[in-house]
Amino acid sequence: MKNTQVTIRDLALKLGFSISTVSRALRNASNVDPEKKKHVLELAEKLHYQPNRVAQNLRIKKTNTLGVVVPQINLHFFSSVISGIQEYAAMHNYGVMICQSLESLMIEQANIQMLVSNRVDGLLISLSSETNSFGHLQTLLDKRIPVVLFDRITDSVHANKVIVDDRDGASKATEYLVRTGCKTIAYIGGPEHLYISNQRLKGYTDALQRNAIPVDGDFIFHCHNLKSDVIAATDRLLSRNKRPDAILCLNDPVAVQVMQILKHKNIRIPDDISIIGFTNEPVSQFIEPSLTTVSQPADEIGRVAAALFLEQMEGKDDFEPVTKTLSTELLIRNSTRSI
Amino acid sequence: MKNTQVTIRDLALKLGFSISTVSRALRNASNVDPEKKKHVLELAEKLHYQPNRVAQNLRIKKTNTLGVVVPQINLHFFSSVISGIQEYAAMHNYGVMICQSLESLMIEQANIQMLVSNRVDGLLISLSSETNSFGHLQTLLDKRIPVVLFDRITDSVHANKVIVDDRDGASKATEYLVRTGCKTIAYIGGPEHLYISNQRLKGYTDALQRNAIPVDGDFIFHCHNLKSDVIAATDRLLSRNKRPDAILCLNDPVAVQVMQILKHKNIRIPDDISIIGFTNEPVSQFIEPSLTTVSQPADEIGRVAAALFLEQMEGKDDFEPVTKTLSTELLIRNSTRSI
DNA sequence: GTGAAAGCGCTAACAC
DNA sequence: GTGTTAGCGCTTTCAC
Repeated sequence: MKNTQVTIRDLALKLGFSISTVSRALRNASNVDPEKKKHVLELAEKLHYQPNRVAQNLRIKKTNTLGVVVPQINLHFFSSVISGIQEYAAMHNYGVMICQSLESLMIEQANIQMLVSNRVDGLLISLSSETNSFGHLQTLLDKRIPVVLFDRITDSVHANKVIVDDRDGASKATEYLVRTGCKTIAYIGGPEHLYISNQRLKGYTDALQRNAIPVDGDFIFHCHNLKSDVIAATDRLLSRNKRPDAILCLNDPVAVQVMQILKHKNIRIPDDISIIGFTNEPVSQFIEPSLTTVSQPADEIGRVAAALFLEQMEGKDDFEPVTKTLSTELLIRNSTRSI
Repeated sequence: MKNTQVTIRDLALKLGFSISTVSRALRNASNVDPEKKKHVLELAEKLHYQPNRVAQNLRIKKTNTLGVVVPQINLHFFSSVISGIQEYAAMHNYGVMICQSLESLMIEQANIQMLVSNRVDGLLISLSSETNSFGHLQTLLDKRIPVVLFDRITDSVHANKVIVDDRDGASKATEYLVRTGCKTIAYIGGPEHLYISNQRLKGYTDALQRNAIPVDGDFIFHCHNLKSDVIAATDRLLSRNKRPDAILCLNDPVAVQVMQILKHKNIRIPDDISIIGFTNEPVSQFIEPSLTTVSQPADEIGRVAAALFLEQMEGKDDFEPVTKTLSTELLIRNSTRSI
């Protein structure tokens, strides 16, 4: 960057005031001659003076910047969360630095290092699906850097968390399938260590047990790769003697994949097999048949995560992390039978 | 942030070396005893030393950070562009600060100010639909801050630009409609000052003229509000004696809205009216019927924009801005008739 | 090869 | 009310 930026010193020199007077005027401090203040502000305006936040940040040891790490920016769920964070942060005079881990633990670690080096005031993180060790998060807590985990969280770390009630959501979804007459309900989930996948699995078994339906491990799948493993799981399900009459899917993209396979094989949805997804991505309302799904308030997650960070920032030293659980809603559409 | 971060001074003190020696070791400088270097690196590792980039940035007057301003983060097109930017930037050791203007000129200006205050090394901007004055951009150029405009650009500013060949895309789309037998083709566009909308309009008229079809202003709409005005435009089109047999839409969201109105009125797509959108949002392939659309390489736009910035950054002082035009592709699906 | 010293642009005691 | 001064953490001359 060319050295063409005006500094506080330039203003002071031109006006014949001291640097501190200019600084005070600019920050609207109490003890400064209103007359001089006016001159300073006018000249600043005229010369397009922009305070150098890098210098300010160094001096006050605070950057008014939030670091965000998500697995992938261009997934609707995450971009909505980011949108919520950004909006809330902007309202409170914070900027946002964004990184994507691309589902890689190594990149996630590098992202966090980079953000810490830039001295962001706090980090809002949604873990990569690969993340099964948490030293990099513990290091942050040890340095007393505020951390808020959202959506893809872990129990292994003592930090603020924002999640949706996945267990309840999956339970409601499964319950609905039962009530529409489904007897053999499968679950296609994500990796075992993925918190949200587990919670959804728990909600699924909750509902089955509540309805005295045996939980059969043959109908439960843990997919590490959310493309190939999902296809394999679906094929396995369909090749059995006893086919399921409903499939609860980890999320909407998985559901969409499953639906495409079923359509390809001329299996009717929902007459032969009902499908339920998770998240309420835009896709879900436009696909044919439209997808019954458990909606998550993505923007709200972002706002709450940002709010939690701010609370911690402004709070006492004896901070105790909290976990906020937002509730889900079952959106009944046409990929499930009616009651 | 608590003052718990290790500094270069801490390392120097513990090791009994001077600050400059430690600094040299850390940056792998030439003139430093390999033995000492080793000690420094080991201690840095052990204490989780993270260089304070804020201080570095102030000193070297460079932040290795890119500012990005888009109308809305959680639109698939923009989140894909951002994803492309972020990926490319990360590869070249740059971070990314992201803002959304929410289609407001005022917020756009505030965003830019904030980014400049943070001394980002350059700005990648896609203009809000409200932006019809460009003083805030000119100020950046006057300060010699690298600017790359993408997608939502303007002719009024002498900066690097990345666009897709909207005119050609619209022309191809319109041509295709003609070849499938459509005679009365409408265009539902955005505000008059929106560059992309104009280009698409030009492509549309190009194709009509090429086919000796008169351009009729009654079938061309400029929508300022992309919800209410689109609904109004569609209603107007349908209430006429002479209905169109095809509608070219500004983008996929507009096309989806139009389709929903048509379906509601039991007008068949594409038998009665063909529809074409722009962008190839995920929605477009799942809606029923699937939407014929002009696809834009969103990630690529992001990568090219970031590359253009880097080029300018590393280039000579006698920099001349360029405009990169990426090509579009017509994706033929089921919202148009076959030839 | 190494240390002392200046300075990036700003804030905040501290003295007057 | 105002100016002088020190210093945030780092890089980079400049001597030695």
